[in-house]
Amino acid sequence: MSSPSRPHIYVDVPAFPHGHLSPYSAEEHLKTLYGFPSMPEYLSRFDMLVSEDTAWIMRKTETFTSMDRDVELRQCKEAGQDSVIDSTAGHRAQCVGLSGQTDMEDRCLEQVQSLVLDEVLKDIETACKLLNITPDPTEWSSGHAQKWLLWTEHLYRLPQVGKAFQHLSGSDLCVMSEEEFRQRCSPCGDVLFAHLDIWKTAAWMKDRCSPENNTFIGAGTDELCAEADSSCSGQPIHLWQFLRELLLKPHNYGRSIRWLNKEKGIFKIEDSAHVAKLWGIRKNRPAMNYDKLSRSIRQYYKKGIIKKPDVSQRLVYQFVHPV
DNA sequence: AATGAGGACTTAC
DNA sequence: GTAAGTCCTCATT
Repeated sequence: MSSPSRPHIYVDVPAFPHGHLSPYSAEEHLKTLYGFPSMPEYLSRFDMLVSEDTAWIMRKTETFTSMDRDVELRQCKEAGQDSVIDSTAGHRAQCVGLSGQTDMEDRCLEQVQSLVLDEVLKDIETACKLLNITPDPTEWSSGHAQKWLLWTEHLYRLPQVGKAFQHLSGSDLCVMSEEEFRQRCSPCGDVLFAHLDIWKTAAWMKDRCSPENNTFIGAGTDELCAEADSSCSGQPIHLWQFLRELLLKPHNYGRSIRWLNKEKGIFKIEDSAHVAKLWGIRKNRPAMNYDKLSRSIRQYYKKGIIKKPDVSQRLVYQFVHPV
């Protein structure tokens, strides 16, 4: 169970598992998270889709942020919600007296939540492809767990602490409390815990959506399950595929590599050392660097997969066959 | 000092 | 055999 000292935004996924609270931490905590995907960050992806709802839920989450978790949970219970969507329940508790609008607002909230969950699952799916691991952390070997730790600490530019968790399997990590994470790694244990919490939750969702017990799945969840279910099968990946996957997720990897012209397939490696490090983690090559990675890219010239753009620029390459 | 082009050899699958 | 990884030289930015 999470420590109450970490405030949470209740953007959670419908009915959280084993008492999990939303993995999304509150604003003040986010300041220390170096790119940890915040609720506003996820929401900003839906601005075009649901701008009004987004504006509304943004205000709501700000309110929740400032609320004490225990108070909110108490309010939930008083409002007669127990195994509930926390934020909705909290919202209900807050909106006593506004019952006329509540149902509609709840639907908006659930809609946005489901979009957020969708994004989370897509992010995990991508990470699985990039890392060559399964979505369910409990299935990870110590090697997989180590890979995930390394990846996470590089991606979010955390202090390097992988060694603190050496020889632990995924299930070992999953049974550890936030406090144990902190003890093993004082600077960022709670951040790692929060990230793992997202994965645990997603895996739990997937399990919950399995065909045998799909009776109480609400509408809209089906596609989310499909997302979670889609195989993150671990096959050898080519460097150019790896780069493409990174480019598909500007939100997560845009600081390292981004499109200059997506239509023409022109991209720029913004942080060569970082991209090389990520590639090295994927391939289990700790000594990988940009020198070697770029040599591999150059091999693509002859194969007609990647070339230098017509106007050659440093760290800029072009896919010969943009999709 | 970092990046870029390629040769030559090795390694992993 | 293929796709990279490693190492290296020399050129360019």
